[in-house]
Amino acid sequence: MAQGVADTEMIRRQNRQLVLGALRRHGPQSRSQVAAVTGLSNATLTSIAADLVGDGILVELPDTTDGAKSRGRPALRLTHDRQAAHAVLIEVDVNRCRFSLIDYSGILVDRMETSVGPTLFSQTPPAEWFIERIGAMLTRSTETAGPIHCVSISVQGILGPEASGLSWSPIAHLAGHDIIGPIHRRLGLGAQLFKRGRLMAEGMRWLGQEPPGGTIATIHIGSTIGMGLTFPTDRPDADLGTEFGHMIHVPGGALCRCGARGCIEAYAADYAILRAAYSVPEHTPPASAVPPADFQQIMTRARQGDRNAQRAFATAGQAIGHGIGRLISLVDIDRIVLLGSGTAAFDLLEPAIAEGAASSLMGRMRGLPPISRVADAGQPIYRGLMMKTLTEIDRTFASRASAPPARRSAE
Amino acid sequence: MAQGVADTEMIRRQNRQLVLGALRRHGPQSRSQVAAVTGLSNATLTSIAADLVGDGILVELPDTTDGAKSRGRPALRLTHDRQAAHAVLIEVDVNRCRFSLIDYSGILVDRMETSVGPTLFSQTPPAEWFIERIGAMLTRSTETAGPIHCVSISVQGILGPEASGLSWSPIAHLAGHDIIGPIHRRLGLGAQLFKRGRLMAEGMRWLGQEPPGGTIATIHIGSTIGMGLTFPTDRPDADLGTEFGHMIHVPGGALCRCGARGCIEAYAADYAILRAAYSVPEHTPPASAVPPADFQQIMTRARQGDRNAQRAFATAGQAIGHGIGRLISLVDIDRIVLLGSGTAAFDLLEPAIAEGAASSLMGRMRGLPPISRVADAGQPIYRGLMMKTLTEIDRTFASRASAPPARRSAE
DNA sequence: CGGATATTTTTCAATACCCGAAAAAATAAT
DNA sequence: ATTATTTTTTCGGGTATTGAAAAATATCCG
Repeated sequence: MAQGVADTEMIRRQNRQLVLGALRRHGPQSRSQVAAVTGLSNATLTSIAADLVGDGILVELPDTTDGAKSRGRPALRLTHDRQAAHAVLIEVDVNRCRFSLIDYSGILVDRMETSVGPTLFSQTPPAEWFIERIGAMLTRSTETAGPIHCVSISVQGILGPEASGLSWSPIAHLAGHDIIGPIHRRLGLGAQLFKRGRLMAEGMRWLGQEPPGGTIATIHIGSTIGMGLTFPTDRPDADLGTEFGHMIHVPGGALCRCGARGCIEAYAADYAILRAAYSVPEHTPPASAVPPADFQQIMTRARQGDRNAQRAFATAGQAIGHGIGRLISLVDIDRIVLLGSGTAAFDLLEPAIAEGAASSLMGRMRGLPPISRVADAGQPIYRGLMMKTLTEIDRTFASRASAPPARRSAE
Repeated sequence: MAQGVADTEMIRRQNRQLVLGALRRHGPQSRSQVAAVTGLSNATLTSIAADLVGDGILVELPDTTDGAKSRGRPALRLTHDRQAAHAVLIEVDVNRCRFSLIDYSGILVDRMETSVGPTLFSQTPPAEWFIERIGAMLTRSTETAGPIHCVSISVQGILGPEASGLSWSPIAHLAGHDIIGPIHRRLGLGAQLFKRGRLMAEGMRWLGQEPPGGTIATIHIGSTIGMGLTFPTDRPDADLGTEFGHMIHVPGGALCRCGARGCIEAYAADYAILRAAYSVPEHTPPASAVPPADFQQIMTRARQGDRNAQRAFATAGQAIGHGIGRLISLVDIDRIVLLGSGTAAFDLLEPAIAEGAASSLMGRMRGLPPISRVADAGQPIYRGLMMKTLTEIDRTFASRASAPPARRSAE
């Protein structure tokens, strides 16, 4: 309840953010349009826009091109000033790492991609390696890029205290190092770790035309199992949807890559399905990576009637279904989005998912939330990382007290 | 992000609520004290307090008794005007129902308690029965009570659409009826259903001296298993911590009162422990109620070394432990509070709880959150219901535009 | 008993913000 | 060139918060 004192400054901050948010969601717009979308008055928009342009946060687009010429004073569309800030996005994955340099409007300025071996981070501490690559990228695109505002890193695993590193990660040797600290000290940049699952969920909000209402669970099925939640209203989300894939499905059950037994992942990740399909004992250490072709083959076999393969998918589906059942026993979910390579096998998984989810009281009473699928998992992750970063910058800019408009010294 | 337009009215609303909240939390205080606690200036407090007193929401306490006489102008303590509003609180339980009439300061004005038989709500629809009892209570305490503001009802089960009724409940025949609608139509009162588990959690925040920070999970162990969450910052909480007790522990496992198989409750509720201790097959329909003496006896036997009894508690502890493990895989929990009759057996449950929780990755990496116990579950529920209701009324009053202070018509 | 001291409240002037309405600006249509 | 139309700005009014000063109201102490 104790939100803190509200004063006139907070009004402006909130309304500035409203304006920046409207432009993020609906693209460049005239002052009138923004006023209509946000509910602010035109007068207020004149004032806020003047501030934001004066502060170098927004610019007026020179082209009046919003299609057909209409009567009346032409609308001057506002948009984010690309030079106002830049950010480095880092997506760390099990086998590759991608660095993206974006400007304040979200346009990609530069990109570097490297494969990540299992020994990389045991030789070089991750922060050092990141710093070096960031440095390389910044020097090579020094002309285009203005000031760098922050570094955002997509990771998998369990965040450590202060979210300055990871206490566990499926990415070899990534855990156990302070990542944020060195970047902050050596580069003087703010940095933040984001859990991949949550970014997927965030990304889904932005990939639809309009962020849909309701609470959405985004579940990634692939070489790992991840989950993220988005809520209809933005909320401090540092504490939700953390490790769905490593929720215990069967106590003492199949061996997971994380070392625990009976995780959902140990039944539903690609390696688990492969293991089950070939009747390898479930306590066998998981394969480190599953070639897509192998997974494809299992799917084909299952569809052709191979019982072992079918059973493997059914088991995976049950694990996911029970996981969903447990999830909806704790959180009211309105919609589920599945993504990742495993969604290619949705037809094989679905019956068991439905059955598993329906076995719990909540599943029976409320029913399984509608499930939709998205093929490419990479896009939501990048989009989520980008939008989280940009809206965070927006928030910073919204709070920044606008410099007084340098009144003429006359009089 | 789109919070809505902020204007000067919102400032006042928020600050009014800040003031009302400070008085709720820290009791009657002088304007200066409230200013210090909230961070508002004294000048603002003069203004806001004048409004609230003028609106009949706050009153100045006549007694200046805050202990030792001190120098200076005596502090006039503000407090909620008891007559500003009243509310009816209803706590429905499996075997009893309690009606409480409270005033705006939270003082109990009247109370009625009735036992609830298993056939009651099959004969009279719950809303009708509530309306009748509410009417009876209001007529009998007509003099003391001012206007009734709302009716708040504590229930167990799964809320239906619009939260106007229950789609499932352990209380016989309570589910399937519209409860809110009739109360609203017939009594002209706003009414709201609250899940008991969530009220417990809310109540715990108010029973400590200071609402402690962090995310707290409150787990009730008794004839049912319930859970609620409270977060460091207030948030729209209609979607969290819903049916922990009916999360599936073992697929296809022990028969639960809800009809499903393998719920946590089917292993950890009193009936489940009894069933297990007497080696009754776990698919046997649960006893409808467990006399406290019987449960006591099982505990005694377990402590004396009875293997069956010990195993029953160990199984219960495992179920709870795995439930906690699954919970912390989805939500970052800082503290766990256990309450209910089952906490008397904490010594018997604890090892298995710890073991169960530690079997998941998150449990191993983050460790089991510290667990504290509270003996009486009734108190947190009542307190939670009361405070939820009163703060809701506060919110209403905070928004209510204060009538202009009736300036003298002179001049 | 009266002045000094201390503490709480109120008053006052300054500042910031939003909004509606009117005015200004800028263009197409006639 | 004039009119119609649409966007943007300007202006006056209303409300909030705040710090500082003033007022109010006690106790303390010689």
